[in-house]
Amino acid sequence: MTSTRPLRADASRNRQSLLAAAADEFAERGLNASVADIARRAGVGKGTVFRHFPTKDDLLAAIVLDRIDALNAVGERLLDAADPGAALSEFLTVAAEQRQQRDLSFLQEAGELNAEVTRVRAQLFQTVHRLVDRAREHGAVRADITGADVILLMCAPNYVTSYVPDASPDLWQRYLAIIFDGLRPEGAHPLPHPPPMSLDATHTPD
Amino acid sequence: MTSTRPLRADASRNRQSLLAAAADEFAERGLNASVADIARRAGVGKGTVFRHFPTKDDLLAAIVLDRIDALNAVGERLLDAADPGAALSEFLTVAAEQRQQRDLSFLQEAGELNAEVTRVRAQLFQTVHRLVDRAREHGAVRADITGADVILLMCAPNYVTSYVPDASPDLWQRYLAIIFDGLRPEGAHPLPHPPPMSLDATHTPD
DNA sequence: CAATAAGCGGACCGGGCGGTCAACTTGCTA
DNA sequence: TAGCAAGTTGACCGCCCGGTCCGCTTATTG
Repeated sequence: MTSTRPLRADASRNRQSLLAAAADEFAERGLNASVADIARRAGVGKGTVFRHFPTKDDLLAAIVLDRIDALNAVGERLLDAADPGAALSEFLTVAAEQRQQRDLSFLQEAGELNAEVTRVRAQLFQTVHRLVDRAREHGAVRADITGADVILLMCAPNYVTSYVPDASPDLWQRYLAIIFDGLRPEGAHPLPHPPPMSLDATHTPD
Repeated sequence: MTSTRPLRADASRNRQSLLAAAADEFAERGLNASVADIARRAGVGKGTVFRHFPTKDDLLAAIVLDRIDALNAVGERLLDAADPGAALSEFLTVAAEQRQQRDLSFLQEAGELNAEVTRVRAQLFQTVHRLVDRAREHGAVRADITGADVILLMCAPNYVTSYVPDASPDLWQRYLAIIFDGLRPEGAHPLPHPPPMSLDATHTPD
């Protein structure tokens, strides 16, 4: 299947420009970024976009896939770190930094994009679960916190700062710190509601 | 000015249906809800929508205005509460409940809508500032937290739970509790970044 | 009840969008 | 270097959306 004959030189160049241009355009204008603008920004014709990505959603999926993969790599590396608490903290920091330079938060709004995306996303969730489990066992986060909690809270710092008009690009650090303090065992109050189940099996019939 | 001759009976009825229908439609489909759909839902013609609200944005502004006013009323009432910490907590609870039943979070994305909205929003921000100041003086929240911090974090619980597919409608309580724990003095770690300036003078030249 | 202005509705317009296609250009290979 | 498949392009299509407009309906009022 998918007997991938290697891409022609100019074609693969165009594909790269396209991905870069699309990532920028989406980051600046959200889901409403138009395919025509992306094409212009990449310096190609609109038809070329659709040759590489049959649908606007497929283009989005390709970008998201890269992003998730990169973050997952970081997470897996941190699984071997000496201090599990610091590891979790660094993971969240890297995640926030990544989102800061190019905000693709709306990606979540885009519902399910692609089987590949769901797969790789489930992988990332697994990694986070492991990071959190280790941190919990080590006493770095409170006992009643789950991986799902961290997955959900992960994006909050960027979300929150996105409403500050001329925010310092590092403002997210402040809110990550506050939220992380909320995850710590010291001074924790009992939680009024159980955590959601694991987020993996979620979305899309198949 | 605006010598408002009283609205005709049917007209004011339509205006109400319109506001309700629009609030629902916006909550379900976000900013992309179409005026035609709103009109259909309200049982009126599209032209009627534009008679009452010259622009789609004006309609949105009217809804947002109601919402903010209601929340502000709650906040002001809580300024006299005996326990400032509990008052702040309750304010955040009411705010989250309000957003839970009809999520108008995107309202923020809508940038500035209206001079009236900015005015009333600034009022709400003032109220929050006062609530936070009282709570801080009372030792219910840590010393390095400002009103702006709380305003920004206020919406996070709803935001966060919106990504859980079949979430319990009360799941936000869990994340509000976690974040609130992060705001408490006990076990607080120093914050790596100063707070943003007050959010009031923000947006729109005038 | 008649006169009138306020309100209503939906066909219509212009614009922007995602996606298609057929004519054209270009990198690869023998 | 010749031939061709792979790749490119922008005009074009159908659709949907916000907003306009004008002929019609109806609440109000004396």
